[in-house]
Amino acid sequence: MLQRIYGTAFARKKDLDDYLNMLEEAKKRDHRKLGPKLDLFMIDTDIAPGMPFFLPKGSIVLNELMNFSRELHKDAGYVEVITPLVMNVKLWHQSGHWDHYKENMYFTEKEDTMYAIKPMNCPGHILIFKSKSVSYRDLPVRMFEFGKVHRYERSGVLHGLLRVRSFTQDDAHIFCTPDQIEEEIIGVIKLIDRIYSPFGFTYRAELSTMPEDHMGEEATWRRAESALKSALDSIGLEYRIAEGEGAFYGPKIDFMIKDSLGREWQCATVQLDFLMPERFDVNYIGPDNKEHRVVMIHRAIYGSIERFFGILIEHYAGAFPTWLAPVQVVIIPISDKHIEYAKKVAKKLDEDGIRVEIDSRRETLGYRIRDNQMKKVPYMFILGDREAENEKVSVRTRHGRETKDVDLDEFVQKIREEIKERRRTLSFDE
RNA sequence: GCCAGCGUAGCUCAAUCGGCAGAGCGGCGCAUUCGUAAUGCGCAGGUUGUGGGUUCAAGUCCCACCGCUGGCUCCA
Repeated sequence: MLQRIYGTAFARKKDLDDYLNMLEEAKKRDHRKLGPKLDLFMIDTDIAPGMPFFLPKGSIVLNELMNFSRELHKDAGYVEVITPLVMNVKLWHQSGHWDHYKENMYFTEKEDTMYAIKPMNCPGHILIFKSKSVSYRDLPVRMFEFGKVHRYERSGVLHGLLRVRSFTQDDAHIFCTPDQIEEEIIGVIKLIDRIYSPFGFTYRAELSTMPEDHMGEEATWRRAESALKSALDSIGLEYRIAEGEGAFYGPKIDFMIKDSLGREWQCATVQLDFLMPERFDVNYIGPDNKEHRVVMIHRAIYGSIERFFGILIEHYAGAFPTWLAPVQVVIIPISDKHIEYAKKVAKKLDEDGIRVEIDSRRETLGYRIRDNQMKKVPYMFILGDREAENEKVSVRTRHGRETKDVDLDEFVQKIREEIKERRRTLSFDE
């Protein structure tokens, strides 16, 4: 009989202290605690373990993340599609998921036909690509989807939003010629950098090469690997090589982002895929009027928007920058007689596209300030006689910084700029 | 899935050896109309995760299942 004993050891006392501090800080930021507390999401472990419900406030954050991503994808020449969640199981026989991934899939049956709930978006995108013949002039095709996928993850691996059974990938497949691989990879890496930049993460890349158990010619692999390498080199991005860690269908680059506590998370991934084009016979018509096999690049940038959201909650400790904050301004009228002025101010903010709420609960001023501060609302307006008379607002940031007698138009102008530029700091904090 | 621990009110937790399920916060009601981080009083809230077993008696002991936490393995 063997007994397993766990331990953690440190070379220096200071390392231990740092580690304990990190654990303490991580606990305070735990998205599983903050999420329900800030009304962002909930998980009903009895009804749908591993499948989060997003509450109205959390849905605002997710939609902001998606809008931001859409904007940049459109810029980068992607087209957006939507594919079915439930598709005939024969599609998954053809893709090979039945053989390699069955244990992780959900199935449903209707009138003697078996359907699978999609665990990945690739086969759906391939069906769209193949629905008409494609000329070499049309390549590359960059097909993008916020694809909701379901994977039966083994019990014991679930973890809040960071490891779930139902999630949404910001997934895209680039169909291109072998000659276009390098340029497309460079495009993806640049897009990753643009999408990550407002969040203030640092990140690093890892290139995974041909594994023992691989599919296809070694020469093709080496060519693909060198395309990935020269893409990384030409961008000047630092990367490690994980020898033999690639998927069996192609080499890949993974991106690890580092959060505010120095913890690393794998989010973005870029994978070359030689297998799917074979299995689905995916071709384009070349200048020679003959069919040629396409190359597929599979890539996701947030990875899973649920996971990315969870990481952001911890990264910001729930205090989202204004562009992501579910409520951007809370107006606190000092007493009932100031509600009218509060409504007038709220209307103006609302018309300017600012997410605003009025907190006119019959509670003391101190209570309402404290409550909204703990909800991490970026800005509070305290409105009493003084403000109503001069048609001004008193601004208090969630860090406690007060600015009295602010002109409303001036506030709107500043905050709109802050939102538009997706700044991480509050305009009235200094 | 594996190893270990845990599951009591919406949340955080209490309940001695197996002997009447309790508190704070939150919620609701009433009073308070207030100038920058918690006003006071009152009320409601429970099939103790689910199912079975032992016992005069189970939140507490035993078994199974579900779920959660930490780790392993796997992954976005």
